[in-house]
Amino acid sequence: MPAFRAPRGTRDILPAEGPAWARLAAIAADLARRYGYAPIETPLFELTAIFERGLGEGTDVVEKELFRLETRGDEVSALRPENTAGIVRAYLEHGMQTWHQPVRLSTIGSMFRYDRPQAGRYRQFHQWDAEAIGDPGPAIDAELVELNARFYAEVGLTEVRARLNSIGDPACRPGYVAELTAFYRRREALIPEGDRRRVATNPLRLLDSKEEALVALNADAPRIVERLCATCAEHFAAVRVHLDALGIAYELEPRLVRGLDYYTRTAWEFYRAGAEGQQQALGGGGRYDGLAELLGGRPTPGIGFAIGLERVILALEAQESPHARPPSPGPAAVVVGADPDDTATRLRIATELRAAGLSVRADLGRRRLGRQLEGAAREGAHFAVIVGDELAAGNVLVRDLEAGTQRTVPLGGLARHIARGEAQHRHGVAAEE
RNA sequence: GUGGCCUUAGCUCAAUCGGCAGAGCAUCGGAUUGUGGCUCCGAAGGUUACGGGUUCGAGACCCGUAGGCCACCCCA
Repeated sequence: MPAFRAPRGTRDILPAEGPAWARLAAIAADLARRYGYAPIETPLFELTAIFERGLGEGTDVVEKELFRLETRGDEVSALRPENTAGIVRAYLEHGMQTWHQPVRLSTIGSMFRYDRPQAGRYRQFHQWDAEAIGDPGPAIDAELVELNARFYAEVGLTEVRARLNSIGDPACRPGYVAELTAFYRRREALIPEGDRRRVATNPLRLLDSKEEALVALNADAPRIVERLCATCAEHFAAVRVHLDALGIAYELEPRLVRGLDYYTRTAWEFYRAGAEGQQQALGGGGRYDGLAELLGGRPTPGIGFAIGLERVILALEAQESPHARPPSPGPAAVVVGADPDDTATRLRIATELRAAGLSVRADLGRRRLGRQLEGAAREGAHFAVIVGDELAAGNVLVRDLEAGTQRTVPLGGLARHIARGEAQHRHGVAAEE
């Protein structure tokens, strides 16, 4: 057993998983480009106060999941548990209110939550985020929900469902929360002991509990959608009209509240149908019209979503999708040599081929030719360039590892020869598909 | 933070009742001094997660710790 292992709740992404990750990142980047969401990168850590104020002191994420950093200075920082607060901070800091509104931003990166790990839940995980700041909606709400759904579709996930709710705004939510608190107070005896303190601290959280007693209780709980103020109700209705126009299917879920305090009005969540385990949330988002103000800026509407990439890969695996493990592409050629001492020539020829734009590996070991060819074939190379006695006449052998054919090629025409063979090969693969 | 199950070679797993720690795959070498995926031969690889206890003797039994998985809490 090695002395060191990856820290609890973290994992190494090994080369075999590389293509799957690269594919998700490419799809996200392409969607961001097509939808006009400009790239942004914010720091992996922020002042702790940004999370405390933005997400809410009473949330689990802040209360027990924050990775607080011990530093030499007096600044108190924490690794980001999500990216929205940081992006809104950047929006305010860089005066993006003066840009053409709304500002559409997208990013992909690591998030950190000190949580108990289990399948699909890690202490360091990856999210794709898209945010639109500065548009009070409702059309933009539909744009984000549709973009969120589009990602799953393009990635190859089927059986994805959406849940939708509106959780009101400062005009109507306090009244609803009061009503909900009273509802739970009257039934305190039925609430599991561990949850009772939430009646006072965070009654909304009791709503989406999966505990049996609460699920039964919640069937009769007042529903926020029925208590929305006129403007919130109007907004929600308009979002639904837009979603219907886009053909986006969803279920109304009156118990969906989302975990963070900054959400207002529209909230949604995507999950994998048929996943009985709990780690089935694939992503979700919502409107956060109060967040900018909480971070000390002018009131600015905003809306966005985050997709958990580990969850998406897990769902692809569960669905036995070939996209869960796309094959690693082999090099166009591997340069092998008959003379174990002459690694210099192998290296030089490989360098020339790479300069011509080809993907080439040189076998720099001292193994005999047969082993070198075996290695080349196994990593999926199309050609082996064999350096041997022919070199004296300025030639090498080019072996087609799939066809098993071989011909003598002058060094001067080597790059062209392999490039042409690669193009034909790609064409052949494309024709098969 | 709470509870349940689990941990033997790089990977997947054996090891009878408590009695010499093994196999397949992978790695490296050879059969083949210049030709691959097959075959054959061989080598290397272990503090049986870690620490303690019981025993003549522990991979196995007991206690603790760490880690993994699962369920809660919560979330992506």
